[in-house]
Formats: sequence, C-alpha cells, structure tokens
Amino acid sequence: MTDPLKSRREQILDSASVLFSERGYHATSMRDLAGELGMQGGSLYAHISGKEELLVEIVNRASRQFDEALFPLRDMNLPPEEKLREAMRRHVQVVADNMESATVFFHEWKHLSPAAYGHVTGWRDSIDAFYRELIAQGVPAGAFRPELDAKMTAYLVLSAVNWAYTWYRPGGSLGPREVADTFADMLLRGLRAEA
Amino acid sequence: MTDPLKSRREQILDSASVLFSERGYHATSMRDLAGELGMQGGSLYAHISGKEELLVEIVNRASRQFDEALFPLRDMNLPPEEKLREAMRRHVQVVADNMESATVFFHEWKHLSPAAYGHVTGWRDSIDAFYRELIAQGVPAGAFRPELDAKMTAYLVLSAVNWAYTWYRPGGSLGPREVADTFADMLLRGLRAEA
DNA sequence: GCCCATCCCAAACGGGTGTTTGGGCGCGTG
DNA sequence: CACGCGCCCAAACACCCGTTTGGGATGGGC
Repeated sequence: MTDPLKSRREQILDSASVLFSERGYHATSMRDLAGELGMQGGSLYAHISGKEELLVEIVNRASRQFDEALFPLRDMNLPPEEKLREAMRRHVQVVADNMESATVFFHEWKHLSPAAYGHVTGWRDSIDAFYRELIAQGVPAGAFRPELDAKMTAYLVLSAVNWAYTWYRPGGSLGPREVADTFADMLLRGLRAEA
Repeated sequence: MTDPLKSRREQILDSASVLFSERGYHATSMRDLAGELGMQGGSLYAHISGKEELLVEIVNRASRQFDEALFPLRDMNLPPEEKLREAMRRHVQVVADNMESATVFFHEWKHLSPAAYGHVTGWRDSIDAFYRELIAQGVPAGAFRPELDAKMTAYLVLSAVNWAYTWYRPGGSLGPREVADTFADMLLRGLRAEA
C-alpha cells in the first residue's frame, strides 16, 4: 500500500497531500493521517515537527515545481506566441503531475502561518509578473494585439491553466500537453469563426 | 456595525459568509461567529439548527443566484456570440456582487454532508451543460469555429469567469461588466495580432 | 554481549469543538 | 397585571484536537 523505497517522512507527506486535498487541512486530523499509514497519531512526531510543517512542505514543493518549470523560459529565445504556448504546456504539466499537491497548494495556503502565507502571496505575484512580461514583450514584437491589457490577459491565461486542478483527471482522454495546446489554440486564434 | 434592518438570522448568515470565506469553514468556530455579532456561542442556536445549516444555506443561495442569472438566457433569442458575452457578464456579476458567498461556494462545498454535496456536483454539471450547449449551438450557426471542442471550450470560459473570485476586488478600477467584456473580447477575437 | 538509535505504541495533557440546558430579562398582547 | 414568547447568557456536556511523555521492541555497530 505504501512504497517502502521512500522514507517514512516522504510517505507521510504523500498521504498528507492526498488527505489534505480530499478533505482539506483542518478537516484532516493527525490520527486520520497516521491511520492511513498504519500507525498511531503520536508516532508521527518521530518524523515531523508538527502538522503545519506538512502543509508548509507541500506548498513549498508545489511552488518550486512551478518556478522550475516556468522561469527558465524567461531566458529562452522563442517567438512570443510559442513561448506562451510552451509556458501553458509546462504549467498544466505541473498541475497534472501533482494533482494532490497542486490542489492543496491552491486550496489550503490560506491556513498557513503569516510567514509562510506571505511567501505564497509573493510567489503568486511573481507568476503574475512572469505572464505579464511574456504578454508585454509579445506586443511590440507584433505577435499579440496591441490593445491587450497585460494584467487582464495574464489573469485569463492563469485562469485557464490553474482552474485545471478542478476538473483534470489523469488517465482521461486528454494528456496535459493536449489540454494546454487546446487552450492555447483557442486563446490565440479566438473562438470566433473567420469572417 | 450590523444592519438592524435584517433579521438576526440574516445577520448570522452574512457574518458566516465573511468568516467562512476568510478563514474557511472548519477554521471558523461557532464562538468566533457569535463574537462577531456580539453574542455568546450557544445563543446562535435560537436562530439556526446547526453549523452545517449555515454552509448549506450559503451554498444553496449562491448556486441559485447563478441559476437565476444564467438559465433565462437559454430561451432568449440572441446571436450566439452575444449570448456568450451576456452569459459571461452575468456570471462575473454574480461573483462580484457576492464575493464572500461565491468564495465559500467554490471553496467549501467539499465539506458538505453527502446529500448537499451531491446537489452541488449536480449544479456544476448543469452549468457545464449550459455553456456547452451555448457553444454547440453557435457552431452550426457559423458564429464559432467548427473545430472547437464544446467541452474544452466550456472549461475555458468557466475558468475565466470562476477564477475571478480569486483576484477580483469590488471598488477596483474595473467593474464586473468591463471584466467580462475584456475576457469575452480576448476569447472571441483571440490574442494573436492580425496577420 | 552490550549499547545506542530508530521506530512505534498506549496513554495522557490541556485546550477547543459543536451543541444542550436552565434560567433570566424585557417587551407586546390578552 | 400577568402571561408568553423571543432573545440572550453562563455553564456544562461529551468529544476531538495537536502534541508530549515514557516505555517497549527491534536491529546494526563496537
């Protein structure tokens, strides 16, 4: 049931991701979590310092995954349109590869202590900035329509790729890449039929 | 601080919407809620039957608001493109007019008892269907590109209007109508510059 | 053989949870 | 005036929470 190759601490984090994503952070008790791993509530404290450490670790890992997938794109020399498409591919890929952690990340970060909470809002701003720059650089290059508002455009793109954690199911008919490409096609070309 | 024109029960529901949206359902205690209204925890039970009733009521009211805003559009005779735009306007309007309830609705419905839980998933399906039909009817009419996948297109539109609860702030520079129109413009015409 | 470290259990600790109970105050109606 | 009813408080109830404690088993290193 649990992978013996992973350290006990890693197993705990995995189970916590599943339970936190299904029931929410506050609705998951340490005894629930311990039961999932076949042990007693108090025994968890040989491996972790407390409940919040679990949430912090899950959220930090998730945000790092997004960073590592997206930020290298900044220095890559790609046509703006292709760069946006690639960013969306990677963004959806991270969500799809980490459905539980991503769900916890988007849903439960409000329950972090103020310090870790601020870290997350900072991350959100940096991702916003990433997409805004991507759009803003594509306008003078002639790739995107000049009347676009970079902020609103970034919100629209982020909506599409973030909201995927709500409905995407791994193993379904569409892989992450196809989802991202479908969205990118619709966003770039528009829904409207040619005149 | 609290509106004396509203019944005590209504005041409780209002405060519950605020607290549930800020801290989450399980992180809000009945004593917290009572304190917000200047009374004792137990006194709430003269007006309500229990904590879950609050969540059920908030969620049901929110879903009804969406229904009443969107479903009448089904029978209105509008060009598909205009109908989609109007649906997005109304959808964002509901979110903007009920930021707290909408946040609770999108965030906390997983904590409902199985019966109410099923009601929400049913609602979600019906909204999905609404947008899919809207798209599917616009294709043969020549309004939308024929290669569109209705399901994915509906997801994209829903992402845009639903995710607004995450970032929209009433009183900001953009009203709900402008937000919806900006999104609709980008979605319909596409981000790409004309060739 | 001994020891130490690791991992776990069983039990307890203090405090918070949703909810119930019994009583009291004040106001409008018979 | 007396009654009842709506509204509230203070206290209690049973339970669950995250976490700590002390001790027991196991297994590898000296």
